[in-house]
Amino acid sequence: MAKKSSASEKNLVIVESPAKAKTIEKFLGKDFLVKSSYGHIRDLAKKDYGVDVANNYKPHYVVSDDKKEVVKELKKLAKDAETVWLASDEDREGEAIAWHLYEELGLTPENTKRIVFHEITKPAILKAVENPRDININLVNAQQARRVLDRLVGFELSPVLWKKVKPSLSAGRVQSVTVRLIVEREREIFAFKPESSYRVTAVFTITNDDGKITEIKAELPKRFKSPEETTSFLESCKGANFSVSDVSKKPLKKSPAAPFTTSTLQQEASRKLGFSVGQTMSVAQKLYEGGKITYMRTDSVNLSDTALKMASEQITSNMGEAYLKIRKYHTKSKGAQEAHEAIRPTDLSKPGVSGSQQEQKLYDLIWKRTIASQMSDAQLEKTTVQIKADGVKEHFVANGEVIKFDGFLKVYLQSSENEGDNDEEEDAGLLPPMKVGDKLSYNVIEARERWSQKPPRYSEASLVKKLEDLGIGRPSTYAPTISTIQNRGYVVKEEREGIKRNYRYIALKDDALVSQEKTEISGAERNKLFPTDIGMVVNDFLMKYFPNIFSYDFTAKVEMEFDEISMGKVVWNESIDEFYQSFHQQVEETLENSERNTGERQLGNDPKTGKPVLVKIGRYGPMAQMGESSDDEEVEKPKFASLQKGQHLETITLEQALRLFDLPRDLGLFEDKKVVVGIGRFGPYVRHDGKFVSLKKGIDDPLEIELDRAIELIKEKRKADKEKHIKSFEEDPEIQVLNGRFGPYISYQKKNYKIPKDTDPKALTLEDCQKLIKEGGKKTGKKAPAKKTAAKKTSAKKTSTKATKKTAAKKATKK
DNA sequence: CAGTGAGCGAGCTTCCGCTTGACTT
Repeated sequence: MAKKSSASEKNLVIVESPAKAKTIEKFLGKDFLVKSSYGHIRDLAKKDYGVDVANNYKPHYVVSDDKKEVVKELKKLAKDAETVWLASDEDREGEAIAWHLYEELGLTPENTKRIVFHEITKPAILKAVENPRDININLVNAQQARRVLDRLVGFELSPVLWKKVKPSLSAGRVQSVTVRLIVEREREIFAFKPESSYRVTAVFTITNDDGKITEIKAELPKRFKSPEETTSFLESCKGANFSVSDVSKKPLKKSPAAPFTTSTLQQEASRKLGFSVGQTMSVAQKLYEGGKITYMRTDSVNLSDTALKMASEQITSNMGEAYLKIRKYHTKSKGAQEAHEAIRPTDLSKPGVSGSQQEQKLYDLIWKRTIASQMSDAQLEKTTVQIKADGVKEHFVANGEVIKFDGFLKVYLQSSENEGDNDEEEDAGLLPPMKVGDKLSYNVIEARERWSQKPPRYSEASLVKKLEDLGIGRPSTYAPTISTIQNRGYVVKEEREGIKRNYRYIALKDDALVSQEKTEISGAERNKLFPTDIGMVVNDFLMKYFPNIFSYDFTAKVEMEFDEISMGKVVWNESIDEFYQSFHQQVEETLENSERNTGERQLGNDPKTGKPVLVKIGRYGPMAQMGESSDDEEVEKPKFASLQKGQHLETITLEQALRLFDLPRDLGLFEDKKVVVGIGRFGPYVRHDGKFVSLKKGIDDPLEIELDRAIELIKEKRKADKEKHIKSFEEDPEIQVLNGRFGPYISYQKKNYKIPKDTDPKALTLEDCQKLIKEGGKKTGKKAPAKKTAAKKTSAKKTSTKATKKTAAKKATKK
């Protein structure tokens, strides 16, 4: 702590990230102390929007709770320093961070220098230090406009939803458009009518001069609409003499993809490693902190000269000159700000890295992609062979591909863009040498009924790609945005089982036709994003009253406005005023004129009672209602039932809804007590003797389940409960040793305590337990606020800010 | 927290974009 020499106090450099600070300190030497601001240090106050609308939109900034310590320390260091170097990123947000630091630390023009660099390399840093400039206030103002706009939109629209749909909901420039994409895709899929056609493939054999027989797969470019058409084609192939009618060859070139940005890394890690976008980011963070890769939140595809030199050394020494091709990539994405390099290994001479499995895999991916990006094109040759026969109207085509020079393919195989839906594009492999006139005979000709593909649902990664294409969101927000829309209950990430579907198979073998009905599973989904009912209702509401804000090009439009501000052509608060005047009016009108939106849908009437049946969003989520509520006490109260998982307001039928009212259902008696099945807050359950047992997800249907199975479940539960209980003590029945999800633990007065790894839980004595409770109690006592966050996962954010507030308050009183 | 869904209403929720920790019953 007291290590500070007088020399290090001369220059204070402030960057955004602590890992970056460490690296830069090495480059700058003893005269420079490098510290981090940990991102933004201030933000708009929460109260009254943090924006004085009546006073030219004057922002009211406060130091964030979790940055108070940081600011305190920086303030002190800045006071002692001769020169403070503000070295945050050279983009809108970075410039604003520099400005906030300037304001909050009480710096002066005399003692402050603003420097920027796009890459963390020694020459770049030294060059930056030689070329300081002033804070660019136009760029800062563009950021203030961005910040204020987002606040006004978010904090005016969310309360409209609280009043008109449901409390605690949220709306925003980015998240609501993200939900819109998913909702609209779901409706496209719902409206999609698959059309079937017949795809014909054939296996031919060819005998060469040496008598060697080779198989060739070929396909008919034409697809038939009906089984009749297909059959008559296959009939025409009976006994036909097939021969090669044309052979054409053409060269084909494949080029490597650009080095990784945040978005492309998330997509590739999802496709190749199965990582979620959040997972990718946290693994990348680890690698970054360990100095293994460059910064992982970037929209730039640029590599520094240092990196290019390393790559070229690697490629030439390991693979040879022929494999090297230095390339400069240019970003195509809208609104890219390119404050950093692309994501690459810091040291390209290291093809591997120590660390967790995940870190190794992700690093390997990054290393290969970086190296491949500087390698030569792959040269291929594509051969197309036409196969015809007299009397057969259509011709077959066989494709072959030969790699003449592998180039970048030596290290990196790119995955395809489409999400691998079950359209089995056959890999073009090798073809034997063939020439026009060669005779072929068919082994089998098969026609298989195929269905046109519905539009694919978004995965996390494909959604990020879409957002990037639309210029919505930033590298630092892709992963959090996807979490937000799930936390708000607008979207769920799920697996869905496919449904069985019949298809026709017609084949010609040995001049005989076979026709069969076969079944396949179609439409199965894994880890895809589905809108919830509430997501759909909120989306429809927002689109009805605020179509301008949630149009796909709104962000692009305001970005253009921000650009004007950053060039000094437009005054930021005038620009905001122009937007806000009409926006605020829109909000007022909506509050006054719009109906409460519950997504209500009338399904029809109950055939037994004639009562109307409807579905809507209730206090506890989507529900069905039979009958109407009325003030008249004579009229029977309406019945309610929650929709089941997989049922939706928009698609549920009257029949399905009616069945929901069959619950709770009496199954019969077991051990002289009633067995009842129903659906509760936590899903379908069986109740017996005052105890609840959950039904097995995906196996048991509460509407179908019978007594035998219910008894089975009850017995299973009893067994689990028995195993749960390891030990208790007569002297103090409150102390129990139990078996939980994370292994054995001690339960005492509704709190849980850890058992040391090397102790046998069965051997614990009462004294042992009391000791462990005492020890555990000490620890948790100190960290009481932190424990709260763990208890409430869904409201982690809320409680954590509360917790920090508390600790901050504690510290204040402590002194 | 497991048979919910009335109605009143205090006090709360909420945005986007920079950053990294703290958690494991």
